[in-house]
Amino acid sequence: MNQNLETRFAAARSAFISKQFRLNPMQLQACMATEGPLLLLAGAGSGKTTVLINRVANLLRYGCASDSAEVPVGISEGDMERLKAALRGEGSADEDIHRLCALRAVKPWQVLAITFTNKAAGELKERLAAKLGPEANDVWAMTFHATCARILRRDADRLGFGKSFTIYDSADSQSVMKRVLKELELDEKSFPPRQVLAACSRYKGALLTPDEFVAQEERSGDIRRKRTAMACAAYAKRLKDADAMDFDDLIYFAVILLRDCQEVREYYQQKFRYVLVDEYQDTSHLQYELCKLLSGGYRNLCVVGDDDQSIYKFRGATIENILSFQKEYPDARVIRLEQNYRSTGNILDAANAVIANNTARMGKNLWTQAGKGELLYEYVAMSEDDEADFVARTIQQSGRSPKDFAVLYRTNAQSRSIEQALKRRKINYRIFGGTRFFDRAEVKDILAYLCTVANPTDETRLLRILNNPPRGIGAAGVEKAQTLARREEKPLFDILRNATVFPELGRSAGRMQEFADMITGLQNDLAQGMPLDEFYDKLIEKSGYIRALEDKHSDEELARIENVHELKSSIVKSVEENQGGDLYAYLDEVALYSDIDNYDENAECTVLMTMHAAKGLEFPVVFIVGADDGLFPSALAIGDQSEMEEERRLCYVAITRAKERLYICEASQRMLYGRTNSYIRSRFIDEIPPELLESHDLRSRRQAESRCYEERDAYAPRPKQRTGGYASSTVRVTPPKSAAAKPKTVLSTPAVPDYKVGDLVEHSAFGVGTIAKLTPMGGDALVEISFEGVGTKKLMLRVAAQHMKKK
DNA sequence: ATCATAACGCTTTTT
DNA sequence: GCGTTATGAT
Repeated sequence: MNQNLETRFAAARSAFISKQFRLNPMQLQACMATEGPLLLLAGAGSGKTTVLINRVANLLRYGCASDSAEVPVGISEGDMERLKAALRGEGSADEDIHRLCALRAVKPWQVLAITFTNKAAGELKERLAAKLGPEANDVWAMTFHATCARILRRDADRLGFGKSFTIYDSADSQSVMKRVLKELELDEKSFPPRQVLAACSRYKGALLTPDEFVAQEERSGDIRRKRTAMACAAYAKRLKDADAMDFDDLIYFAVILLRDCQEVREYYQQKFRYVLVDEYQDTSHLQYELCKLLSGGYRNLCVVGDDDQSIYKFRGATIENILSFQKEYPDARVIRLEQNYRSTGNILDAANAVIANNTARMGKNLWTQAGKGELLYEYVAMSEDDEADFVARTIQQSGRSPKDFAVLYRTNAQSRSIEQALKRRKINYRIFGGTRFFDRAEVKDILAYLCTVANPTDETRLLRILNNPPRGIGAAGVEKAQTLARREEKPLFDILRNATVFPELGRSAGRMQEFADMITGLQNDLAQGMPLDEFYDKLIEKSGYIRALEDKHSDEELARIENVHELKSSIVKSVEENQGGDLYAYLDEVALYSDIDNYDENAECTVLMTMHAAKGLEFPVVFIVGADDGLFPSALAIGDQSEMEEERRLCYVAITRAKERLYICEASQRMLYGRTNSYIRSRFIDEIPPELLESHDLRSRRQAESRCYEERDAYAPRPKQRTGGYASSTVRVTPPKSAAAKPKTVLSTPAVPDYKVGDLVEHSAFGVGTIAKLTPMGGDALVEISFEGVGTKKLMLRVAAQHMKKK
């Protein structure tokens, strides 16, 4: 009717909605651009999560109103006046005004927000609940894997899985693969399980079936590739028979389900009006397919990411997803968030300078209104212990709370020296990424019991507990039962359940039967609705697990018993948190749980973690330790352009974790893999403009004092511009017995006996043999000795020499 | 069944 | 250097 009124109303409405959010102009745009595909390039510390929260709030409150010219029918001048009054701030904007401004408001369960880590999902949920109240709990905010698990739990039967399928963690995958390789008689050395599993990931990423993959690899004519593919296929069959899925499978089968099953696809495409994907730069091809399928109904797909923070290529992430989003969605809008609210100017300048060396970028420059702040601080230590003590000392002398500090390193192995130093100075700390609680043997045992009750078809978990605690079922008996299972083409559990029927099982039969009856009994208890905590106690009782531990009373067993009890509290907690949570929900949660998830920012602890784990976190003061070339960047990446760029992105992530102060530490010598190496400063430090960096390099002094030392070239300044081929020169392995080596090293290690090729030796275990080959390795040597009647053995000379003599 | 010894490999990073 | 695994001895 009144065109003019409608236009004015839409404009006023938009103005009103934008006043509901306290955001900067770019953030506001991102929050209000609700319709259609949107690429949100959010730099580190640019308030990305805040935008996500507000965006969801906007959707729930006002629907598509902020991004639409459409006006409800029957708008009057009176409505217009009320809206204008509200805009001027006259009278409080009551519910009426909000309702007036809403256009097809969205229900919480129509929003899907996918994250990478449980921690990110948890933060999202928490902040949504704080802003929106309990209705926020119905928003689907979860990780990729949890999303897929939830979808599959509903419809996995359409793919031939049971609904109570088991989720395998990487350790499970590894052990299944090892067994598969053994059965196919493939040597683990020429077919490393890790690599075969990587091949599995690849075919799943290409959405091939195992058979298609085998056919494809057959065509390559390469026998190795063919065998690898066959192992992959056998592994897939194994999992299917066990009614189990690994991490990759969750995504893979979810995509297949959505792709092939119209009914399911349409259900979710109708359901999810808005899909948001966080950390889009870390998505794999498969995850991209998943996002496309899930958002295919309304096409309201908002992806948030930072191409400069893509650090999971090794896990199949492809930066192409974000780089080509605009190609895939030509109508996509792109919004950049470049204002940083986290770090000081100097820290940001350093981060920008480092990342500028990358070529595969969309281009983006963070800026801040904050002041320059303090300079970055470089500390060059003599050893890793010196480095660690510098960290501890600095924390101790700072007068700040230990929780203000984070120590970031490239590999988990680096945590030990830091840990010791902090312990010495009595600084509270917490490490992430070591052995997770859920990875402890006793916890895995109990979880295996729970999994077996939930899904007895799963052989991996069943075998773990069948004779644990010992109940007199020997390896031979298990073997026989497995053979029977294969012959009858039935799950192993079926054989155990009817064990007494098979005479060939001999004495084990009764015990197997007993075991199976116990599991069946527990299943019945669960089916009859026994509360989980009571069920847990009964399981512990019936299995005799704790009883077996109690029989020995060492400290270790006591700690284990503690852990078994702690697991119970974890179950109780989970049930409380997700009301009505059953055993399956708990097992899903555990399977997809990671260490970082229970990071408590309020604990009075300094935090130690890898740079990868630190993504998404921030700390007032950050130490980057181990900034040595060959360690960071990793020696494996040096020489490869794209891997170097990934390392550099990791460096960018690490630098931008710091709010106020950044220390970068390196050690000119450090022990790694039991060997002392010399290192030079990371090339990434060279990429930081020197004026941003306060350098405490004691080397220059030392160098002046000891000009005569031959080793000093390890400390020589590096040429600024380098051409390729530096891989071998970067990490210098200290020559074991060269003139320059420290006498200490020589004294602490016994001299390597003087053997040479052709020598006849007698070994206490292998008998008489001839040395066929000698390969010097570090301070030791690899010897190949061909023993009479035993064959050729590869031994480390230093160890072997203790058991043999020359003949 | 449990322990002891020796070999081996691992160090990228996570769901 | 350390932890895991394989093997063999008790």
